Amino acid sequence: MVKSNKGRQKIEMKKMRKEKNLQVTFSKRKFGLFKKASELCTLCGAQILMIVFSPAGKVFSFGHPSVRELIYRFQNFNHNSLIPHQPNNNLELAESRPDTNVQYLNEMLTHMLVKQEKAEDTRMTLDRVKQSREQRGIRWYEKDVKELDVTETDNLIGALQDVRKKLVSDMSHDSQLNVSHQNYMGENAVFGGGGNVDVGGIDLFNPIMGFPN
Amino acid sequence: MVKSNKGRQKIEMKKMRKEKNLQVTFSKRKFGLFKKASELCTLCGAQILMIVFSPAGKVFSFGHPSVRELIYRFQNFNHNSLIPHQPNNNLELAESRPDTNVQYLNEMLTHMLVKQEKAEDTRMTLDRVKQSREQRGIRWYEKDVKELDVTETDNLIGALQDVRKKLVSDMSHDSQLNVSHQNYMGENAVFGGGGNVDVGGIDLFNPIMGFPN
DNA sequence: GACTCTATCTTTAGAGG
DNA sequence: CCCTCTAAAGATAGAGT
Repeated sequence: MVKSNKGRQKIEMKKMRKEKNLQVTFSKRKFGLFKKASELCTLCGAQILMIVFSPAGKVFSFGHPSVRELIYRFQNFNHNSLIPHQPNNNLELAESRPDTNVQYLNEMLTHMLVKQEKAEDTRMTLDRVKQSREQRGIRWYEKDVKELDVTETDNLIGALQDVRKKLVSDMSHDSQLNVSHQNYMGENAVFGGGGNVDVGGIDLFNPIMGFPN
Repeated sequence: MVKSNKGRQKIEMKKMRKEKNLQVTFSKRKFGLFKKASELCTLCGAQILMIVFSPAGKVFSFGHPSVRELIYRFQNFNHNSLIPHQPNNNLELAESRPDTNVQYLNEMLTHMLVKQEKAEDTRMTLDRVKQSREQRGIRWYEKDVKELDVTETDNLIGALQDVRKKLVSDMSHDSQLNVSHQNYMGENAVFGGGGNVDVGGIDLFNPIMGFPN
């Protein structure tokens, strides 16, 4: 009962030494980070995707709004009026410099979108195939990746992360939130030896037995 | 010189009304969010990808570490030991519930990775093609998307976002940071009518004329 | 827009349960 | 792992420059 705390102490901005403290800090700060992201979405109407890999190998995701809405945004771009990519890795000087890769980004963006339009007529057929696959338990589209190259691999990774986020977003539509403004969090543990658990998708808020951690 | 501020005032957690305040708050909080993410990476060794769409249509990205490293992580997964996806949209109850989509996620993950391995032998040929394209100014891989379906579209969007982030990550390797710990921010304006600017990729920290905003 | 200021609000380090 | 408590550290709303 000795409540004579010294209160919050300043810490050095480097990797924490004590494993215990690191875990606790990770949890606390990840929560804080998601909360901040959530607030930014609510206050300013921002749209945010975030994937966080814990040092232990778990994956946590945050996404607002749904991927579907982001697609809509991309599809309605004026493909020729994109302005430059401005990467930056400096907090002090952030956010006002262009990048040589802009041309390439624009080209790829345009290419993808144009191709996408051309693919419109084949989509219904593919939807039938997809539906069939789903009946067999293979829900997501199985792309032929024989022609995969290294950069494409990058993109697949992005796609994967996106699917993770999408799952989270989709769940958002199914239940109400307890906090005053919306938030859009998710977790996906990737490492570890746990087996798969299928709970039937009904009661997402009941803890499941035999679940790691 | 009247420094009789009332200091920070509490604000309602809903979309801000005054456009001016919203813009300022967005900038301030986005900076704070990236800083928090940066600190989480440094303190806890976390890995974070983040894309922020501003209400005005700009895109800002944060990424640590490079996509390349994330690929390495994915490629070294034990494909059969994935534990369930745990999406959550509730801050209070976050992070301990499974999800019915786990089976599908695992299947897709495995599928992609297996296919990727099979594609290994064709990769060198494709790299030549890619190299040729790059000489023509088409840097990124141009995937045949005739067989695109809706879900795949989602994935492409993810890929796109990933590429954005990748650009940022790659830049991180090229220059040193001014802050005590690493951070990995980027910006990419997507809307707006500005023209493309190619600065030759040398001096990223000099402001460019004729640049929107 | 970007930067400064500062009172106040919010987050969180550390300890304990 | 979860939680609470506390005081200090950190973030930021609002106003001015």
